[in-house]
Order: sequence, then C-alpha cells, then structure tokens
Amino acid sequence: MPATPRRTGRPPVTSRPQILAAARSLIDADGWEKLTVRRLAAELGIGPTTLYHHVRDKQDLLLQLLNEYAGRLPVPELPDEPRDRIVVAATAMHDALTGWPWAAEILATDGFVGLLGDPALHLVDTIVGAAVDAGRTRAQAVAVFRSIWYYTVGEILVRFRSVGPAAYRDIDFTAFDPTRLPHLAAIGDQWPALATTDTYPAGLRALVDGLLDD
Amino acid sequence: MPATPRRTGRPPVTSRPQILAAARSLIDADGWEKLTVRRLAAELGIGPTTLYHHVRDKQDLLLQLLNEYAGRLPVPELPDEPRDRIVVAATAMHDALTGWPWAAEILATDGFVGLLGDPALHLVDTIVGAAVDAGRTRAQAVAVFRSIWYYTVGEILVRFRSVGPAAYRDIDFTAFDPTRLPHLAAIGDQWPALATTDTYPAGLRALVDGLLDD
DNA sequence: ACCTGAACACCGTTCAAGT
DNA sequence: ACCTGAACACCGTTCAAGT
Repeated sequence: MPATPRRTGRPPVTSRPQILAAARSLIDADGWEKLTVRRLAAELGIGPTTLYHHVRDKQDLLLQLLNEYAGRLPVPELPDEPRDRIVVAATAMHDALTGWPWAAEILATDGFVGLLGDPALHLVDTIVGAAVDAGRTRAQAVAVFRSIWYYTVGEILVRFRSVGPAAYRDIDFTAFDPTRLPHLAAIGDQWPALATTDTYPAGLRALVDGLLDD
Repeated sequence: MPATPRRTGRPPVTSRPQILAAARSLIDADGWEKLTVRRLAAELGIGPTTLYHHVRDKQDLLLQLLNEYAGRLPVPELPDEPRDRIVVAATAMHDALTGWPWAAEILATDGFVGLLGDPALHLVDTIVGAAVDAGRTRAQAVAVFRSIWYYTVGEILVRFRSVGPAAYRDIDFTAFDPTRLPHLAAIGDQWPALATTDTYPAGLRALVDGLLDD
C-alpha cells in the first residue's frame, strides 16, 4: 500500500513550472516575438514535440504564463472614494501591463475577462464595484469597466508596438500641407515629442470623470 | 525621339493596382489572417518572389493597402461646435475601422499617425483643431487626440480579436467566488450579454466630456 | 508515461539565373 | 526590366515509434 502513487514509464525531463520559467526568461531576454515553441524547447534542451505533453498548444502556454504573472502582482491599497478607487485599480492594471506589455497582446486577443486568473479579476471586480458605489447600475458599471479597459489596452498596444525611432525617421513632420492639415502643420516637428509624453494618467482621470458625471 | 519612353526587357505580368485589388479581395473573402505573400501571389497567378519587384516587403504592402482604403473613406460633415466635431470625427474613424478591423492591427503597430495618408490625417487634424477651438493648448490638443485614439483602437482590437463564442464556452460565469469577487459573482452569466453591447458611443462622449471639462 | 524524429503544411525573404 | 525556381531560415502541430 504505497503512500504515493507508483510512477511508471519513462521519467519526465521537464515540468510545467520549468516550462513557464523558461518561457518567462526567454521573453525577458529576447522579447515576446522570440517566444516560439521551438525556441522554448531548445532553451529547455528538449524536442519541440515534447512540449505538447505539458501544454495543450501555444495559446494554452501563453494563458498559463499570463495567469501566473497575474498571481505575482502586488495588490494595491484601495481608497474608499469610488472614483479614486477606479483610478487606482485601473492604474494598477496599466502598471502591470507596462511591466509586461506582451500580456496586452493576449488580453486583446481572446475574450479578455474570462481568461484572467483570480488576482487580475480582483481589479476588474474592484472597478465594477466602485462604479456601482458611485451610483451606476450593474450594466452601466460593466460599461464603465469596458471603456477603461479599451483605453488602457489601446494605450499599451500603441505605445509598445509603435514609433520606434526607425518608424519616425521616414516621416517629415514639417511637410504637412498647411491648407489641408493646418493644425498638424502648425505642430510640425513637435509631434514626436508630444506623442511620446505619458498622458495615460490624465486621460484616465478624464475618462473616469466623464463616465461618472451625469 | 519617342514621345513615351521606350520599354525594354520582359513585360510586367502585374502591377501595383492589381496587387492591391487582389489583396483587398483576399482579405474580404478569407480574412486578414489569410493574407500572405505566397497566397497573394497564387491569387495573381505569379511566383511569390515576383511580388518583391512591386512592393518593398509585406509591411509596405499593408501600408499601401491602408492608405488606399483611407482614400476611399467618405468625408463626414463636421458640426461647428468643437465638442460635437470631435465626436463626429472620432466616430468616423471608428466606423472606418469597424469596416476594416485589420487596419487597426497595422495602426497599432507602427507609429500610427505618420503612416496615414492625407484623408485619414484629415480626421486627426480635425480632432486636434477642435480641441484647440475648445480652448486647449496645442500640446493638450495632441493629448486629447491620443486619448481618443487609444480608446478607439483598443475597442476595435478587443472587439474583433476576442470573445468568439468558442472563447466564452469554456468559462463558467456563475463560478466566481462571491466573497472574493462579489460584483462579478452578482453579474454572473449576464456578463457575456453586457460585454457584447456596443458602448463605444457612450464611452467616447464621456471621454470627450472629461477631456474638455476643466 | 513520457519522449523522440520525421513529417506536414505552412511563413517572409534573398538571390543567382533566365528572358 | 521584369520574372522565376531554388533555397534559407524559420513557424505550429501531428503522429507513429521508441523507452
């Protein structure tokens, strides 16, 4: 009568935690684009096909990675005032995505809320609850969350997938036709500086104010 | 003394307009994901490598496609009132992206404003100009545009890349822990219905109000 | 039980050679 | 001046066979 179940067959060469750790270090070292099944297997010193005994497919791997990351997130201290609570919770989401922007790729891909783990859902619940406390109906509160979510994930995606110096180099910001595009022409080569300023907090505040004011 | 330059060498089997038209019909028929260099070449009855004599690379092809699409957009009638003008211009952008959601993939990838053609930039200029008319500085006006852009592109990306019925099928919305996620538990299986409601116009209005109010 | 190599059905892109 | 096939360096995934 063995206390632990007898192991049979060939011993495993890797494990789920090992795979997730390797994936994380691969992303952190070489970037999100370089995380492929084949490279990950090579990193682990195993054949690509072996990975499929531990994860269903690549999408499943990414979700496990995401939920593990969410579990490590610090839980922010939440103010009592509903409006401030929304801003703090949304900012915590934004900070989490800034730290791992590739997560936004997954979250804007696949039915966002239902795929998140408990810790990340806690922030969703916080925002919905705070909107209810601010006098919204539950349906309105979900709409509040969704608007904030679109703004947040959009900011992350645009900020991290774009406007490398290379993309801007081709563009002559002083060449806008002043009769057709007067304001862009007036801004001219100040655009790149203005477009890289961090305006997330101000925009978030404005959005929350607009959503909660009658 | 020839009036037109003499043509020499092998005659072309295709042209830029033909390539763009084929790419457009391929996207419309089979979806954005199916637009590959090789499939496009097959559609045109030419070798994949021939395409590289007409476009620099795939990215270049996509940009040409995008700018051509922007050129076909209807120009909306713009109200005098600055706040309304912003809403109308942003809605026109949103409508354009709803009609061709894959465009959002490119626009959230590569330094968005500088890559757009004149017609699409006209909407950018409109929003910046209206924000100036509403009393903002030029720097603030750019921030207004950017916030609206993040919200808009985020909505499109999330809406079109997510929550197919397949994604939701795995999720039990009645299983949220009521002590840890009280509001999500209270919403329960109403979430999918609430999450597919079109809240873009209301959220946009709220955002614009928040951005323009002092 | 778990691992493996070979294979399938693809990608984008380059380049020397052909017409 | 333009086209072509072959080739390079990759993808994610399946599956029969091995230990």
